[in-house]
Amino acid sequence: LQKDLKEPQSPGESSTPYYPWMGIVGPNSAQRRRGRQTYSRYQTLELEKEFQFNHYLTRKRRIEVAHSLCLTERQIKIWFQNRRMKMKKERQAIKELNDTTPPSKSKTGDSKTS
Amino acid sequence: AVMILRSRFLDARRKRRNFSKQATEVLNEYFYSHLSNPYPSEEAKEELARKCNITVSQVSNWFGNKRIRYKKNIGKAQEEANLYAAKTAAAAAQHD
DNA sequence: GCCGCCATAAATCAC
DNA sequence: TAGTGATTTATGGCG
Repeated sequence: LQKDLKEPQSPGESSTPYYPWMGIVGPNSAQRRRGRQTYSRYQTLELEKEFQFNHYLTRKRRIEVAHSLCLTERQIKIWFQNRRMKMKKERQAIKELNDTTPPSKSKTGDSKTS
Repeated sequence: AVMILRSRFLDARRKRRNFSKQATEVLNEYFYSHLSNPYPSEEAKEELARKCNITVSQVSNWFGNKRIRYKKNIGKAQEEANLYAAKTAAAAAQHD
């Protein structure tokens, strides 16, 4: 694997050269000033209930949920996407745990939901 | 209702521990020696995870946090950057 | 063409 | 209580 050895700008300059990934002009740049809404306990709870019922939403159901929770269809869609990713991550975490922890022999198919 | 209780015990934020000094050292060394593009490949993440004795997920979290927090600190002290910059410069000089 | 997966950003949480 | 690892909203690319 290669390492950086070049300074793209300000060769003799003091420290902290900067690179494209850092974005144009640090913290207060106009690009990507995403705000993030934190959902209420009620909204999260309802979404979670819906997810337990089924992990994928039909368009029709998505509209209903969106209206009942005062969120947009897009937000609902994204929430379910993120929730599926979370589930995947939890599953692989459990798998790694059973994998790294050898002295098990009783039950391999233990549960996680209920 | 049930899930509220579940999250009380399952949420990893509640049992947070800092990484070992050696692990942090390894991660920082990678970060500052790849400052132009601090996005390790999946393979690189796996190797770092092994070296640090943490999970790949934790490596991803670390780089995500590091990139954002590094950006927010550009223009401030950032002595850590100087430290590792000097270190990699010294290492580079050896191969030269 | 829309939709889900994925890596990631940025904000926020929890300790 | 600032620091830090993890989680939650949100984007964009790609298949």
